[in-house]
Amino acid sequence: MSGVDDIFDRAFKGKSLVRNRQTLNIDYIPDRLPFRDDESNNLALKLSNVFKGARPSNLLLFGKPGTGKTAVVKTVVDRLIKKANELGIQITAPIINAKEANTAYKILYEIAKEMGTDDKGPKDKREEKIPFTGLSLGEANDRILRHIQKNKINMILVIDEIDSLVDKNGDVILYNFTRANQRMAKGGFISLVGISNSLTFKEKLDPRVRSSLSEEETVFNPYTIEQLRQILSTRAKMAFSEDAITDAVINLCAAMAGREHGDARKAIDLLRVSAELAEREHAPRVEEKHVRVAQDKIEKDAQFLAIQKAAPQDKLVMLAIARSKNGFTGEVYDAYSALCKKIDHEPLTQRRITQIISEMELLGVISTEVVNQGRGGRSQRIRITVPLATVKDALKDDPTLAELGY
DNA sequence: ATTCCACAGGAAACAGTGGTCC
DNA sequence: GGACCACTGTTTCCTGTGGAAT
Repeated sequence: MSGVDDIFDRAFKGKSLVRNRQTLNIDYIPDRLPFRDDESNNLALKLSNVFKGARPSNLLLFGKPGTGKTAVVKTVVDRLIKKANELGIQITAPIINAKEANTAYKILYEIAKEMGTDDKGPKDKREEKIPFTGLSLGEANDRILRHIQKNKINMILVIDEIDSLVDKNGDVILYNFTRANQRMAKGGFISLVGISNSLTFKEKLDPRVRSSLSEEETVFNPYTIEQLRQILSTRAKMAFSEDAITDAVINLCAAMAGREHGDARKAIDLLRVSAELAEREHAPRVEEKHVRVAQDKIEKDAQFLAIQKAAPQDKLVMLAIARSKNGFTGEVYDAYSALCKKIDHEPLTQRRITQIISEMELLGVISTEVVNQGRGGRSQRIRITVPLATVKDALKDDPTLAELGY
């Protein structure tokens, strides 16, 4: 075991390049967000109605991922609540991610959880409680509004990734909440703050929701490479030990993340993984080569996980793509059916397989291209974009595929 | 100009699960 | 205990598509 002990010894004695690891975490929000003063002030201004006892306008914030939308909302709302508490004004501000709570009912359940009226809440208040399932949407909605009205609750409801609600009949909720204030004459209000990655999602909304939801709008522009550089530089000063990192590394991280629409989260993650790699090989400092390896690793890890965690049927489809000659849809389906037959599984329909294929394309593990062969019909040519070794590695422990001798 | 191929992908329906309500 | 509800994964049905063949 001396080899293992040696490794542990070296790790223990080796120099730690990072002294404040938490600041490299994607979820870490610094006290002041660089380059987002205008947006923060703007949001604060719009929410500040509550100090006059009025309902703030509903708001929509747009911007690509990693442009600081959620962080701005979190910091501003946090201070708003603190200030309100000092002044004796009660405000509750649940922040709900609509991608995680991805159905209308789940959103309502999350709000109830935040207010303490979910199924774990007090037993006597049945008419205000929201169980995990079993109620109609209308009833769940009514119960929440009843609770808000009865207790005169002032709520700023933040829905992150609000665009993912629209396709799943979630705009019913948005409609109800934006209109709820008219019903709450006796006190209490709901003000909605929506955060969206997609600028175009509004077009899909019910026109009545659209008009009340977009009372105010703010667009978050992507960070420039220079801004990313400064953000990383500040973060690196907090996170790294002295001389553990060079400007060149920061520049490279900024440039790499900047190429993909100025995503600050990606830039920081790249820095974190680079540091981990450097520490693992006991390097005296993080160098540019670590960044390049880190970039590669982040990409590969994401693809590896996407394949490894895929449903059994998805893995079979992946295998079928690998086995088909040209990767045309028909061929892939035939190969998939053959695989199913071998392991005695009932194959899914071709319609479902095309759906799985487009889901896999979204994950970035395959690519498709429309091929028109005239009378030979129209089809897609499907290709695996992940190195075959990664695919094999990700699939090697799957018991279903083991039956196929894979 | 028309026909035809092999699909893509939208919409609606359905089955199964896990729950509440009365 | 039966009626009802949300939700997910799936099937069924159907319309639309672009270019080679006729």
